[in-house]
Amino acid sequence: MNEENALSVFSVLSNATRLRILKALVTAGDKGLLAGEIATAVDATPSRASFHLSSMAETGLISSERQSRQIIYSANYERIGELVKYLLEDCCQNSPAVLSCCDIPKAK
Amino acid sequence: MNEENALSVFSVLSNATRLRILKALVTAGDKGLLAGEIATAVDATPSRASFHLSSMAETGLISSERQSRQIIYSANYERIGELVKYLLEDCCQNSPAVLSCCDIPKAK
DNA sequence: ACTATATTTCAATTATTGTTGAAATAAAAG
DNA sequence: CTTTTATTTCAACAATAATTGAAATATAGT
Repeated sequence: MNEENALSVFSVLSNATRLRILKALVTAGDKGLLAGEIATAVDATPSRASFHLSSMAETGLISSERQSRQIIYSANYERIGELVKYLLEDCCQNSPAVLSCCDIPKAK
Repeated sequence: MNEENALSVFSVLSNATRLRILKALVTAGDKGLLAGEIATAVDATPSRASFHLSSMAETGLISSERQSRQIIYSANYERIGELVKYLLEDCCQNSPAVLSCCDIPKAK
């Protein structure tokens, strides 16, 4: 992940609707959730949810697959991991101060 | 860190100038950097740097201390750590898939 | 007090994002 | 081939955020 990617992922995560969508999808696990279920879960209109879902998909944070009339979205765990890695390594150069604050064992 | 805090930290990190300021401050370490040095480092006007610095300070990501005529800013490692923790635990419920993607050993 | 330096604040402007509801698209069923 | 359901797209508008440069504040030196 480069700086440009990280900026757009941070931007995606800086909106309450989108952050909640991500949480809902992570909670749902690999089976994912339908677009309509997501809209209901985060209390958004279908068009608003769709708008946010597409920006999330654009950054690689989630992906989608059509299943007949519906669309299943699911979280991309790797992408979230990459963001954490970017934060720890690129932004913070594995600063021990940061690592200890987030309960990450120092063995790398 | 709660959702509201996380949203504002993500928002702070979603701007290139601010992300670079954070990197510069983390790189500078505990001694920090003067406001003017930061502006130069990230190629911003003093007023633009000051504007961004204050939103960063508001979210707790950095802190400042006046030293005679100048102001020294430094990164708050703990706050960054809290954000990573929020991402891993609250957003991702310590999903092993996420942890393995960011090279974090599984021992918790 | 006066001047110089470092930084912040403010108001005006511009740019970017988010919301809404209506129309469009896609797929399935009658 | 018309209707129904699920979702997306679009255009208009509203809300937020960023940039600029000038003025204000704070501190130190003369």
